[in-house]
Formats: sequence, structure tokens, C-alpha cells
Amino acid sequence: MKNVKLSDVADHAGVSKSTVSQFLNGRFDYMSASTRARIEKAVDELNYVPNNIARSLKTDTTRTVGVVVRDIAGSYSSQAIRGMDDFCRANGYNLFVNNTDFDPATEAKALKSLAQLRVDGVIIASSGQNEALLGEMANQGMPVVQFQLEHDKTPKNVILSDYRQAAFDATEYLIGLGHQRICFVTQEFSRVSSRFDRYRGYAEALEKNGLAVDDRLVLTWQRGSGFQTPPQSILGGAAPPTSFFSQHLAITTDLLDALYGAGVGIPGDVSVLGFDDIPMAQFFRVPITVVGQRPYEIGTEAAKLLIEQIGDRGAPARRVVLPCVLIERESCRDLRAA
Amino acid sequence: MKNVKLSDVADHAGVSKSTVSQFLNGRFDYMSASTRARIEKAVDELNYVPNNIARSLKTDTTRTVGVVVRDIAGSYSSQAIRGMDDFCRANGYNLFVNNTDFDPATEAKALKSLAQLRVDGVIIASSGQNEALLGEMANQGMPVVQFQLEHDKTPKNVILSDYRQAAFDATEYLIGLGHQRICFVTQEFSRVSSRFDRYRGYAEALEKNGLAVDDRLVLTWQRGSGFQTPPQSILGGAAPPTSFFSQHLAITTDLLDALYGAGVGIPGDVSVLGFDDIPMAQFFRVPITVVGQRPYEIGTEAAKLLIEQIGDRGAPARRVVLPCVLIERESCRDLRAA
DNA sequence: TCGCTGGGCTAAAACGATTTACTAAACCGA
DNA sequence: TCGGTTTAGTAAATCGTTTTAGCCCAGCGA
Repeated sequence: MKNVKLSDVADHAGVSKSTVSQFLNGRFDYMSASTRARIEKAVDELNYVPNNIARSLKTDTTRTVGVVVRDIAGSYSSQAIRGMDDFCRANGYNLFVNNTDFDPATEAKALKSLAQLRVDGVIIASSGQNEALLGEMANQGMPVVQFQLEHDKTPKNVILSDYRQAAFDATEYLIGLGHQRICFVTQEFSRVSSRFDRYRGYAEALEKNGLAVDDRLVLTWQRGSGFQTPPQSILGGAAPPTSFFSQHLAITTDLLDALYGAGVGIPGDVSVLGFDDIPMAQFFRVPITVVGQRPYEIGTEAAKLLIEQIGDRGAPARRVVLPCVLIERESCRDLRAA
Repeated sequence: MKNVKLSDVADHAGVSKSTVSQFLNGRFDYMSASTRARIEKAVDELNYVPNNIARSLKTDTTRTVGVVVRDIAGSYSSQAIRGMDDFCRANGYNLFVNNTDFDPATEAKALKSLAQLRVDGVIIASSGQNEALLGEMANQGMPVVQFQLEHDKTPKNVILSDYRQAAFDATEYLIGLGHQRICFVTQEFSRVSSRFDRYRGYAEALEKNGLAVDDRLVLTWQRGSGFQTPPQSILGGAAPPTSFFSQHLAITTDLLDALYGAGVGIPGDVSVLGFDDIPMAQFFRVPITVVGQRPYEIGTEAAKLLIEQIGDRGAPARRVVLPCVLIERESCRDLRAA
């Protein structure tokens, strides 16, 4: 059966295409009740489904938005996307998803593909390697919202957790438990401000509490190659840390593997505090205390901001920061109780 | 800056639109090298990005596919979608995602929205409540592939795990450890064949090993309301089970919560075997033995089948079944060793 | 010289909607 | 009766591609 189109409906109802179009777009201002009823009848007798493609061509809007993440299978990304989808769908937008797999070249391809698809806007957890392309898209008039990662503080639409505050609070929490030497486990952060912000929060908490910031207590981890120095070996050094504060779920996983693998007891031998909540943590042999982000809310906020920008292209860029919450479980030992 | 279009490229290169179109579509059969070079130059001097919308309108194909899942934030769905995206992207297709939140009405809306968007095909983990709509779409010429759930055995394109075999193997594994009374924990299954298949595998394994199938050992669970009878209370009854075989990750979670909450020891007091692998299970106080599906592969297979069907509308429906793997961990006690 | 072939390219008609400008009829008050 | 306004509707241009049919010219064999 051939696809029914607007002109078929028009013929069937005995009116012109224009009138049917008015009907479909809810403009009944100058339409008699009988015409309206006839069109309505024709539409469902013929089972007419409007062709969004044709509509988009004419109106130059697609009511679609593109999402670019590193890996949709990750728990943070998938929850964020869930939030975006809920918000977008409620506003009549559909979502394209793209995975970059942490590869800037793939990311660039994704962005170009979205441009071709004529999405009305894009939400991206950017690698920071395609800021030029992103900027170009932005001033060709494509609304862009970033989330999860911030690379510099140039004004842009971005939704983040309050990384500095969260790291500050978490560090103070550990200090409150009597920890004085806290190993900060992170990806290389100098060029990524959302990582550096965490470090700032950590350092500020130490300073505020009269503790020294010790470079030897910063352990770096890299995707693919893992830790620069095995965590357990740091424990064997002079003035070892009493706790690890891991900045990312993937790092936390590797850290736990390393520590358990080396027979280190948590929190007996060392405490562990993670960033990002852990699903099913209640069943862990030691449920890990974390500072949890709210990825679903991050997603809805990102979608909200994007739709705002789509609606008003002239709107100034906004930076939205959401609070994190400390989820206290059992991986941090109270050293004062000893 | 206004969007550059094909005719701008044509003007700039001093050729007709047709020729530029040939160029863009890689048809160089009747094109001089110099013309080709001029167009190439024009394209990147003007930074031309083809408009997929216009293209789609004319060709009546969008190179997009719609995915409908219950909740993209779930680990099964997100991994499956990852597989779909990888396969689709490699073949030049983009993915729309839709969440139904287990609601058939939302599912119907999602399908209609995808039809309007003129996707080239859809992949769906269907609720079973919209089979009519789905069938209608299918014979309007829209390729449809289902996965994860099967509701009846009418021939259709569907990708599943080998639920019967997996449940059979898992049950025999427990029997091999000396378990004779295995509680089968499931959602209501009479009308969903992918659930019933698991039950069949379970029952067949029991029968093959000379064990009775006991209805009192089937415990049902419902989304939202939980267990029909609390699992721990079954343990208190006459001839209690020595193990629970849970058919779904969400059930396993609730089961563990209930058992731990009631102070039941695993696997000391009772063994637990789950369906669906559990992320970070290595850190559990008792790592749970499961029969794991391969959602990523399910996703890629689904995408592959869909693209096949898109390419050849006349192709017969195919049913693809993938094996599961038993992941042995520590939640099943060997009763013979006692 | 003519007719034919094939290479290289183009004009113009789609695709299915939206929208602008217009008309025809009805009504209304003076 | 007339001009003006409102109501109800339409014709036709348009969005940016693809594609069909065909044009023009060069080369070639007879």
C-alpha cells in the first residue's frame, strides 16, 4: 500500500492542500466546523501519517537533537541520556545518539554526521579536542550544550556537577575521620578544568584544615594503561596515605582490583572514597562510600538548556552547576576511633 | 552565514547541479578529471555540507533506524544499543532511541513517532501489547526486528538468547552441585514465550535428572510490586529449596536484598544463581554466579538483521538465537562436599 | 560528407510538505 | 447601492536534493 500524503487527504476531503496543512498545524482560525470535521475524518479514514522529512525541508527544523557521549553503555552516560530523552520527548524532540569511544576523530565524525542530519541542536560530553569544530558549528547557528566535562572556562552552555565543592566536601569528610594523608587518584588534569576543579577542591580542603598538599599523594591513571604507579606500592613508601580518593568510576574499579589483588584490606589497611555512584554497591563486600553525581538530572538540565537555546538563538550562554551528594557507606575508616 | 547549498557549489564550480549531485554520489563514470577537481575544490572552499533532509525527501530513505527499549539506563539495554550503534554507524545509519518505561502506550507513541520520522527500520524490545501496530508497520513495508523478548512463535525477525538452553544448563549445573529443590524465580510467564522457554529449560533439566517439577518452587515477581511471597518465607516452609534461580537482573537484585535483609546466608543457607551478568560482581561480598547474556552481540546481530531486511525487503523473516555463558562465581554451594 | 556512437554535461520535473498572496462570498452600515 | 471588512478557502512558489531524458560535440567508419 502506498504512503498516503497530504494531497490525498485534501482530495478525499474535497479541500485544498493548504487547508489540510492548516488543519494539521492546528490553525482553525478561519475554518468552518464542517471543513474541519471532513478533514479529520479523511485523516483517519486514510490513516494519514504526516511526512516529517518534507515538513523539515520546508521549515528548516527537524525537532531532533544529537547526543554525543563517549560510551552509552557506561552508567553515567546511559542515565544522562535517559534524562535527556525524557525531557526532549516531553517537548516533542527525538534523540540521535553517537558514541565516540573516547576518540576525538570519531567525535568529529559524529558531529559532522549530526550537522548533515540537520539536528536542531547537540548535547555533547566533549573530548576537548574538537573545540574548533564545535565553535564553528555554534556560530553557524547550531545550539550546543556540553556536559560532564569542561575543558576551559570560556563561556559556553554547559551543565556540570559542582566538582570543586564535591571534592572539597569529600576531602573534609575524610579529614573529619582523621585522615591526613589522602591520595588523590585522577586522570591527568592540567588541561581539563573539570578535573582540575576536583583537585582544587581537594587542595583547598587540605589547606583549610592546615594540611600540606603533597605532590607525591597525587596518583595518575590513564585510560588503557592504568596507574602510573601501582596504588599498593604507594602504600609501601615513606609516609603512605591512609586513604584513596578516586575521581572516576573506572578508576575506582581499577583501584579496588589493585588493592584487593594485593591483599590490602579496605577499610582496615586503607580507606577508599570514590567519585560517581556505584550500582548495586549494597552487595559489595565493602560498600564503597562515594560522592555521587546525579546523571539523570544532568541530562534533563542539559536538554532543558538546549531547548531553551533552540527557542531563542540569541540567548546568552549559561553555565549550570548541580550539587553532588556524599553517599556514606563503609569504605572509609574512622581513624579517631582507633 | 547562510547555509551553503548544492546550487552554490554548482555556481562556484561553473557546472550544473546535476553534475555536483553525481559528484557527491560518487558517480564519476562520465565526468572529466578537471570537472571533478573543480567541484572538489568548490566543495571544500565553500565548506559545503549536504542536506540530508532534502536528500531523504527525494530518495525516500533516511539512513536512520529507530530503537525502542524499555529503559536505556538499564545495563542490558545500554549495552545492546551500543552494539546496534556500532554496527549501524559502520554501515552509515544513525540511531534514534526511545524509552517506553515498560508502558505499552508510550511504546505505541514511540512507534508512531518513528514512523513520522521515516526511519528506514526499527529495532524493538517489545512489550507484546502492540503487536497489531507492529504488524501493520511491517506490512506497510517497514522492516522490524525484535530482540530480548518474544511473545509468541509467529515467524518474525527476532534476536534472542537461547533461553531454554541457558536455563537448562544452569539448572543442570545446580543439580550437579547436589541441588534437588531449586526455586525458579520469574515474572509471570504464561504469555511470554521467552520467559516460558526458560521455564521449559528448567523443567526439562529437572525431568532429565529424575527430579520432580514442583509448582510450589515457582516464585513469581512483578515489576513494581515485587515478590508474590517473600523468598525467605519459602525457606521456612516444608521441604524448602536449597537454591534460587532468578530469571532477570532486577529480580536478582530484589532477591539479594530480601535474603540479606532476612539474614539468610549465601551460599551457606541457600544458593543463588542469576540470569544476566552483574557489573562489578567481583567486588560483591558473595560474587553471584550467573548465566550471562551477551547484550552487545545481541545488539549487533539485531542491527545486522535489520540492515539486511532494509536492503532486501523481500527477505524472509529470520530468528537468531545466541548462546549464553555460565559465569561461575561463588554463590552456589556444592552440597555434595558437605 | 554523412550518420552513428559515446562521452560529458545539463534542464527540468519530481519528492511532500508550508506559506504567502490572493480571491470570492457574505455581511454591514450609511 | 456602494465601499469596506471579515470569513473561508485556494493557487502556486518554495525548501535542497536526485534523476530522467536528452543535448551537443568529437571522433570514426563508410
